[in-house]
Amino acid sequence: MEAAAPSPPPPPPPTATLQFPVNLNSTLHEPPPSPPPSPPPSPPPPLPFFHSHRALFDEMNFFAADDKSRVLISAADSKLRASDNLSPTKLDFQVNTGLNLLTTNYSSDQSMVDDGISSNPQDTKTKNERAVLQAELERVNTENQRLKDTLNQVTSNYQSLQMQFTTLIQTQKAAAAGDSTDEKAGDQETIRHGGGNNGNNLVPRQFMDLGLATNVDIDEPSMSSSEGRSDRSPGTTGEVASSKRHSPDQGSNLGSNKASKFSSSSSGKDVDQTEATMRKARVSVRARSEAPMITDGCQWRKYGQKMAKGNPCPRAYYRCTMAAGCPVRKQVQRCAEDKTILITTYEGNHSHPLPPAAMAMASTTSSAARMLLSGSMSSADGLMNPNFLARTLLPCSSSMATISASAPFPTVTLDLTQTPNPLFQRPTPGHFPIPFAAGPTQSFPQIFGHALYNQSKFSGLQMSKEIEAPTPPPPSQNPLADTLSAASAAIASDPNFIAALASAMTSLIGGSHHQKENGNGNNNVDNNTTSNSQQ
DNA sequence: CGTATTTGACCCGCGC
DNA sequence: GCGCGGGTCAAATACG
Repeated sequence: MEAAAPSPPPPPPPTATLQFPVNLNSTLHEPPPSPPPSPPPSPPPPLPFFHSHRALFDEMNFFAADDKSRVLISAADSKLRASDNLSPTKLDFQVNTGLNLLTTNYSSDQSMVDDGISSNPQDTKTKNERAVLQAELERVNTENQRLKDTLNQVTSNYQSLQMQFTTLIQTQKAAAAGDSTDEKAGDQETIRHGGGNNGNNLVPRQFMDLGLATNVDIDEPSMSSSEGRSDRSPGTTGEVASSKRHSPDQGSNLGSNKASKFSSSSSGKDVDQTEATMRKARVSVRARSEAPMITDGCQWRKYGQKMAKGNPCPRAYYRCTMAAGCPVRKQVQRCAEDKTILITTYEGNHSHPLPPAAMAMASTTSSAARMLLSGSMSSADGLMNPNFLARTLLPCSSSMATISASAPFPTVTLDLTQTPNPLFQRPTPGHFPIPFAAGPTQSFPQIFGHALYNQSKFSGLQMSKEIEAPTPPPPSQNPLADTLSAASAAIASDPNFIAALASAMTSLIGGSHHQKENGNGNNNVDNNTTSNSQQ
């Protein structure tokens, strides 16, 4: 969150000039079909993942730079205009400060000016330079204006699409209400969208209900999952098996969940279904690790271990112990096909402050869950491009999103073991692969922060309802992937970058879901979700 | 002695 | 209704 100053990860501050084009491109060229959740548009098709990744930050930088540059420009401009008599020194100073940030071209001008100043007052030369500077200022101003316009346009487009989407959802919901009888089956089941995406588009109907989704934080659902069981009335579709008794502490959280759940019963089945599904939302991470479990910045206590069917490796159950009532749990299991792959599934939201590293992870997971829900909804409606989801969640990742209905609860799977090339991924039956336009594998490590950046390779992003489906990742085959991996590793090691990324993601998510949330990100989510009990 | 882990038992949902 | 599988609890055990 200190990411407040999300400057470009790379040490050398890129020139504003460079950044602008990037942003602009991404924004302007963004195809209408996939309106970015946030002003930052996705890059044009040809742009490599890395580009997209940059786009995110560029954008953030862009704004910062934009404001800054604007101020500087205006200041310099005003001075220039105000005083033709302006002393060369002052003028130079102004120019130096502002223009440096704006364009690289200025450097030369500046130097010239400086020389002139230092050497002697040559009116002619100075005037010429001034004229040049003014022209540049004009140009920059124009450019800024254009960018602003573009941004506004994109924003308005996005809002428009969002509204349409919401409307459609409402309509669909109303239509679906009729056949709600089968809600369970129907909801649980996914809606198949034959078209576009390779594979089967399976989207849980519940997700389609955006309103509900927003109401119930994804996080909440997930969190509640742990507690939800208790809440879950037998009648309802229970995903999580055990639900015996619950610790009092959890009760608080549950309280909210319950309220929503039970209230849902009164209000309607759809709501109930939706909430139930949301509760189950999970985020799993596949990463290569020899360690028994990945380090994610949180403290965990093992509370159980079981042999899962179809996997010789036992599944371990952990509970977050960083706070008394923290509902977050995770399952750790090695992949049956490749035991070097560790599958970690997170469930729930933390009800306590997290260290930066853990924050990144938590943020990512909750974000991913949220994105999954919203994204699936979109896809279900066929209104929005699934890529939008993926891009939003992991703008820099080149991966695919897989949505399946195989599981009762939605699961976002972040596969850090595969090559970035989604084409090589073999979608599990029932999964609906969504190719991502952007993003190198790198994004993952960053997203997860220290926890995962160790995991050498990550590439695929899968969004599925159930991770379980073994998706044996083929070995990397893309040379670019290696390069990217190396780069990502380097970048990921930068805590600032991670923080910035987390922040960016948070903001993006907040923007997309803000509707009912504060939009702080996972933390917020957590707070919102768990608001009842926690802070 | 306190804390963490192990492990068998129990509960629950789901499919047959 | 029964069996299976998943998930959790809690007593027993291990560890520092």
